[in-house]
Amino acid sequence: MRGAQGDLLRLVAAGHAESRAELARLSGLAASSVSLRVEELIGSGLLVEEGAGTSRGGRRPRRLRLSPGAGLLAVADLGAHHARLGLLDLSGTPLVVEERPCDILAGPDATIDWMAAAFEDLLAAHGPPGVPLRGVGTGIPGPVDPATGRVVAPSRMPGWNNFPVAERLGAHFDLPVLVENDANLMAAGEARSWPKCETLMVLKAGSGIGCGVIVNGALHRGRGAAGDISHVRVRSDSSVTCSCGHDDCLEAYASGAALMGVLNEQGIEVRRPADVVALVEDGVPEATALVRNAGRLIGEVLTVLVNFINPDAIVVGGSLSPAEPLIASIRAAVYERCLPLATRDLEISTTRSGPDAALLGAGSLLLDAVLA
Amino acid sequence: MRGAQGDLLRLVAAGHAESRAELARLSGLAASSVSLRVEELIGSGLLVEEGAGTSRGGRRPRRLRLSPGAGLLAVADLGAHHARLGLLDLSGTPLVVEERPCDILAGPDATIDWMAAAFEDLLAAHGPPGVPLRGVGTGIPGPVDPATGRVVAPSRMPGWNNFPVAERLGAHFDLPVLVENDANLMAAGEARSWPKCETLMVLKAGSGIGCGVIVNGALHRGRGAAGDISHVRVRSDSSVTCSCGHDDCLEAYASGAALMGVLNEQGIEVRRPADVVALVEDGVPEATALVRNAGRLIGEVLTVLVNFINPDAIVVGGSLSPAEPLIASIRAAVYERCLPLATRDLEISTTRSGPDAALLGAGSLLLDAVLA
DNA sequence: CCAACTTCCTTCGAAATCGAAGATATGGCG
DNA sequence: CGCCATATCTTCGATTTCGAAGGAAGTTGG
Repeated sequence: MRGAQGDLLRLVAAGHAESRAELARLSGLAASSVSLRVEELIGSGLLVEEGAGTSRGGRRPRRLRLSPGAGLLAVADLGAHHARLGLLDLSGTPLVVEERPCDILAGPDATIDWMAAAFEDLLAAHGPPGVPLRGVGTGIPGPVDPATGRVVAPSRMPGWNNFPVAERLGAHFDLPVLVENDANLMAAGEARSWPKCETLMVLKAGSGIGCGVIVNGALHRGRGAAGDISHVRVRSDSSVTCSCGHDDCLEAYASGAALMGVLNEQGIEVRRPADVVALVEDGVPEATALVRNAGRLIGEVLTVLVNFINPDAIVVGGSLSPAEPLIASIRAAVYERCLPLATRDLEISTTRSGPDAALLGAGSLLLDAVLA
Repeated sequence: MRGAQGDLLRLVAAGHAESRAELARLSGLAASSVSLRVEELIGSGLLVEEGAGTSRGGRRPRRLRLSPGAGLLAVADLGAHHARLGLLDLSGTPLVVEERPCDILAGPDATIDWMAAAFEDLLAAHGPPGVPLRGVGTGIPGPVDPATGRVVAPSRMPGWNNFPVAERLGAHFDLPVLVENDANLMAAGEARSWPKCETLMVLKAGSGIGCGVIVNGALHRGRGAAGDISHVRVRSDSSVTCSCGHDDCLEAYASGAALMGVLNEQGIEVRRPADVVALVEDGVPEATALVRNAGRLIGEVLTVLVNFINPDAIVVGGSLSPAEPLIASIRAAVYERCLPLATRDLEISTTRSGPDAALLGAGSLLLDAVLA
């Protein structure tokens, strides 16, 4: 969608504006121009007028919404052993979300073909007839070069290095394609739930440890590896060598995989991070102590970053995040050691967007590409 | 300056554009509109046309510059015992820079009055007649709330806490006023010398340790304390309590003040960070070892931040920065421990803007306020 | 030196945008 | 209930911006 119309549509789709007056305020356009463009958008079936909003002391605004028929986005969040897949409308509301088993070890070709088939599947089953697919996107559990959409030096995805995921996915769908690191997508999704926060750190605590950063309301990508905290050296008595070749990386002590390793060695069988959470909830002391220690280590790393970035909030998500002691000890470490100025209004809490955060983030970022 | 004219003027003043064609490319306006506005700006005496630029394969551009008579900015960089003061034209070129002794311990009222008098002084001595002062700005060696221009919880400025510096300075000059942390100003100044870098970390190694961050080309302020690295806990054998109340802060080991303390205890008399640099250059082993250790500690902290932010460059400035072993050991630590993806194209080097970086940064930031 | 191409800048009618004024709708208050 | 204050949205003439076309000035390569 070109020019001013696209800007207006984006503001409505992103949930920033719900009326012509709000559009005028946020877009910087004159109210008269907004009315003209909105009329056109309604005429072409992309926007619909839907009832009246709440008054702010004067005439009530006529509420604008994206037409359900404006288009669909197909999004995925690829994990090591399973993928979440979903269809969203252009305003980012999920029509359907499913989790399906999927093995990225099968290699990029097979996985992407599988994903394309799954998207077609979802569309056939849940896509309203006549509503066009407008974009596809996926999260990847490894670094992605933002410029090219290639996977770069992933640590646990053999065969994927330098693979042009975006290009390959684009071969199935002649549409805007988004490929992004999973923690970054999660951050983008979470950002929509924290509208007052300009700067946000979103921690993904699952079998790995990832982090996405929102600076000034926008995802910060750096060279594609921004947000990495898993290979920071932590203060520790013992010495463990990480897969990256260095000693005492955070990941080797505090990731879900590390915790599971220790528990399994102790004869307590766990297969997924969620199992660890369950053990903690059952009050198994070994699990609780481990999680608490993981939180402390993560918190100490965050300490440095909080002083440096001064985020408005730290959001903890990922499959390990329901474990209460994790976030409690993260909080303790951060509040104890950071500068008062940095923690004064700092909120540290669990995800507001839930398990679909990454899918919502993919929708949010895709929207910009679709309405560019 | 209002609207499109302001945008164009800003692009020229900031050095981003030198011709109508470049203005058109960067501003997004049509070439014809640019020509119209530029003609107006030349008519009102703000821009001047000055010779021809270099060809890019076709007709040579007619070079545009800000008129020397467009206005002046008065800027200062306040240190503990002395201040640098300068007059800049609107494009940020210094007309004059002076360093004068000045004691911030005299309190905010006296210091700001002194600064205002010094500005008047400089104007009388070096200001071309008829050229108006358009803005004033200063750097402060402590945290500044970006919204209010107040000093917030400074560690070494007794009597300044919560003092409304911007307001007080504005009482002397009825003009746009900028008050900002000194390391942040340094970062803003350095950013102009690294035009290809979107993300930049600028370290100020002087008697204290400060850092400014440029993300996406713009200074990242956070809540006003962003960029702080001085109170990060470092890995150390001994245990030193910092003024902030915590143990083993980076500042307590690696700041110029800390180094001077150790040297003086060893009977080697030093009074300023520059003395330490001189000792290192003279090959005094105690000084070299200390500086090398400081660089290692700083580098280890930067390691975490580099993985997280993925900067394009790390710039080291401040009065300690000429000491070769400092930057050498910072480099060693960062390259050894960071992810390859993060260091692949990372440049680590000393300041390009020199000792006036903060003044130039003040000019750069002030420009936005003046042409708003 | 000339032709072909590139880039820079201007001209001028078409289109988009603005902004002041007014029409419309609502809540609050005496 | 009626009036005022406030906010939303539209109308319409004035202004700004666009963009296609063309002229001006250089470079490149035979």
